[in-house]
Amino acid sequence: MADTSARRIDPAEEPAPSSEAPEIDFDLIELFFFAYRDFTSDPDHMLDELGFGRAHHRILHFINRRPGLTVAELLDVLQITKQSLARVLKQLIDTGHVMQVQGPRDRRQRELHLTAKGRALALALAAPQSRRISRALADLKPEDRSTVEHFLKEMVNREFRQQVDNLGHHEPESAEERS
Amino acid sequence: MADTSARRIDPAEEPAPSSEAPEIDFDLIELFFFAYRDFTSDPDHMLDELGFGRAHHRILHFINRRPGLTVAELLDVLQITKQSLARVLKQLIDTGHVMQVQGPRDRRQRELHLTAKGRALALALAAPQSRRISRALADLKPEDRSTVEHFLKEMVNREFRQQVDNLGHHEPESAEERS
DNA sequence: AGATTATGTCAACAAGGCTGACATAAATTT
DNA sequence: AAATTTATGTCAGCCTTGTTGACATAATCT
Repeated sequence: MADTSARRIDPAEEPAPSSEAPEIDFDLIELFFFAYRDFTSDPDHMLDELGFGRAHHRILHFINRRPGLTVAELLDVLQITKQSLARVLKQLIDTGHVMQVQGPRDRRQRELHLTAKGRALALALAAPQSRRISRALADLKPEDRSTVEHFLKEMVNREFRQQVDNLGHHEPESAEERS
Repeated sequence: MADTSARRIDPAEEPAPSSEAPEIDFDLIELFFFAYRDFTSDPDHMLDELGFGRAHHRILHFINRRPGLTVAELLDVLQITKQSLARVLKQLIDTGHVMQVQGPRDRRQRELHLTAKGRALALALAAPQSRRISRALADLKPEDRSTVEHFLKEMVNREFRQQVDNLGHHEPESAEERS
């Protein structure tokens, strides 16, 4: 029951990739779905115990990456609405994970910063994801990390590539890469 | 405004990756988030116009991949509850995208199949994702596709690797492949 | 016959998206 | 200086898609 394996049924029922559709890469599409599902599963479980959700994680992550970013910038990165952000952000502020400071140049702005508590949580959530990534890279050649990085970067819409580039703590990246 | 670039503020506020946390790979973590966000964006927009959501896409996808799979198997793959599935599946049946046929061996089971209409939609949704993937692979070496595939496969929890393997329409792929 | 299994369905709830409207303070423009 | 625009906050309410638990039916298995 619910044995998810062994089911090849009738070949006539296969999607017939060569004729109807010009080479749809179902394998990678599906793998990407599973990979992302499991990638988010570890932090999801931790968040659950704190009464938080994935939305909280995203906010913590981006504030951690760019301390001092403003609310507008965060909305821009997350591509959600003000209201969606507000609800979750408020919880993080109330629980002492995030602090707001009035913008120095423009006093209308609120710069977002993590507290020590927030930083600790952000790191704790990222840890299993990072471990998963390094396990996934483990039996690949060291150079393959940049292949994967390149692939993922190209998957991002052009309009947002810049966003991605700026977020990284990249060294100029001469010939080699990372350590 | 909301210029998402140029913000490096105070170096003291950086997460200090080397001391507090042992090498968290924030770059790939983040890239994976963006990549998946945009990966799903094209089909999401199309679904929107049909009054469907991402949940419908997943169902269409998996039925397309394994015509005749049962409800229990689908639940297993999607890892959602019966109720969550039922609601969405019902819509797809009512709109003529999915058909149910009584299981031949076990008449309690309902085998799920796409209609021509459902197949057409599944393909239409997959097309931009497939295009995105091949664009992302375009300036990599041809062998790098298997690097990416390997990476993604390793990102999946062990318990589900099998599921993934079985879903693919893989040729044996000679001397290679996992354990 | 009785238990288990596969599926369907009902009610109710929660998270986290969304919209539109409106308020305030600060900055910018006229 | 006044008017406008901008950055943020907040309110009310909606939708999708996830959740749980309970219960019904038919088919299969013991």
